[in-house]
Amino acid sequence: MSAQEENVLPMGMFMDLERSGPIPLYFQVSQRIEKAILSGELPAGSRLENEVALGQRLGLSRPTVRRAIQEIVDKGLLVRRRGIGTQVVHGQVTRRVELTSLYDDLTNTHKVPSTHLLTLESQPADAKTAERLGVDEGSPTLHLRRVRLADDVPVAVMENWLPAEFIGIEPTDLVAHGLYQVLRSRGVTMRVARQHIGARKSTAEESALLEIEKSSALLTMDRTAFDNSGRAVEFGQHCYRPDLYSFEVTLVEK
Amino acid sequence: MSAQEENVLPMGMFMDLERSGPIPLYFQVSQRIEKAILSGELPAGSRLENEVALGQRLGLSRPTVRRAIQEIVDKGLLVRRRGIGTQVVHGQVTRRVELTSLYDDLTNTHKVPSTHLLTLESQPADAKTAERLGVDEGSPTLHLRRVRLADDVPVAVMENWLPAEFIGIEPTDLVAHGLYQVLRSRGVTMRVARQHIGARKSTAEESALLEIEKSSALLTMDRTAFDNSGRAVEFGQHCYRPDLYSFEVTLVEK
DNA sequence: GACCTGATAATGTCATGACAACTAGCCAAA
DNA sequence: TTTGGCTAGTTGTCATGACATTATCAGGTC
Repeated sequence: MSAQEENVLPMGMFMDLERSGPIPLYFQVSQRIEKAILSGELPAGSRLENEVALGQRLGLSRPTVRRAIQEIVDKGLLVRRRGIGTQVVHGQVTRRVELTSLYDDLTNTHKVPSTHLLTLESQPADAKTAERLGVDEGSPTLHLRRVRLADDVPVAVMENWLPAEFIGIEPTDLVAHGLYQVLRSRGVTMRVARQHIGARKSTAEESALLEIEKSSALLTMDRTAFDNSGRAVEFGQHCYRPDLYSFEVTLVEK
Repeated sequence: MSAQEENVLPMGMFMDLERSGPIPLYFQVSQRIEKAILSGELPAGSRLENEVALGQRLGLSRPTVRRAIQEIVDKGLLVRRRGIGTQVVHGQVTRRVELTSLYDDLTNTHKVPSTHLLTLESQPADAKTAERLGVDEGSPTLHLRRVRLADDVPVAVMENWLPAEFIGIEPTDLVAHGLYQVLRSRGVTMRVARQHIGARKSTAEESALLEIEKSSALLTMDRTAFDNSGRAVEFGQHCYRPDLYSFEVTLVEK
């Protein structure tokens, strides 16, 4: 039946490693392997060269090779089995879900994003917002509400609350860029996000904003994002037109 | 403002490591740290003892300690910063999303799952099913359709297709257990799953099955799951009552 | 007082070596 | 024929050591 092909990486591969540059060796290797999988050079089901041999051929230690392979395993493209080896997962390949904003997603899929700014104001935190952001109830927050369009078609209504330190953000920034771009330009680096994804019917206002019929089905997402010091930098309640947007998740069992 | 507390793990901790048992040392350590975070012993924002010191105190090498910490970073509970240290992420803690079935989820939340089996038949693969399962179009598959209930309330309608080797599965198995339980008992271990999450309106039949009004909003999930050899073992199209179920996702930027 | 500089401390990367655990395949014995 | 064990191959775990990179902070200089 499906023969376990013994495909091995071509000998000439991986020979152009930048050993003195700032890019880690394991990252250079993992990128090349991932590229080989996505390009079909390593077909589904084929076996990867074993760690020790690969390391010898590349002049790398086994831990470095292991880490490179592990990166791709975590993306769901490779599967390892002790005593057997490492194989390419079957099935159509999909890009990994990363910590991006809707604005980034649209840019990556070659659509033109734009924004209608509905609300931008300072607002005292209610109980829920205070809990999500980890601030005191009643303390000032930046409250914003936007409609995001892709190629001039409305895709999402997004409502967000940010800690007081961001109250200086200007409307022009939010119209020209995504929220995450604005935050990054202010020196914030998002590291962890916790999302809840659900569904509900649209309200009359949302139906009008998204140009859909009343009481349509909406895809909803609540998110709290944390920066690299572990503090909450954003809490948002978004709703999406389900015919134009969906979430993609890859799970890997350890 | 928020003082960076210098909390350090209590000295008596981690002293009961099972060095000869089958459980890896890094896993024992990561479990204890995670437990300390979830129990509040390590409060949000507190700093973890540095890797070298922690390793010395536990009698472990630095790679082992590093791996233990990395496990928790990947779960979104810790954040590392070079030159600074490792801190506990703020915000309410949530369990990690793992590769589980709805049946497992319900059991874990102390609800009583049950199943109505609507369809269980052998069916030739159509184009879409063939592509998702990686089999030839027209080749036999096992087709099943179920309603999943929690505490006797319908939560989801689930339609699944499995490769031909599973055609022997009995109705009694599926009524008494979840699909993933049945697969595991047949020696299959799921390793990777790719999911698409969306929303749409319910059909008349789905509304009746889920005991909701017609044209309600539904949360939908399409999934293809792969075993440890990288072969597809299941393709499913599920829809959930959004008032009773939602998805939780944690993203970590590398 | 503002700015530069160095010391300090912490995580990030990489190498080397060793042994354990698991799988598949071959081969011999019952 | 079937069962069992042995062997080779591969990933999993762990230790030790070294250096690089980055952030903080104290102190000196202009």
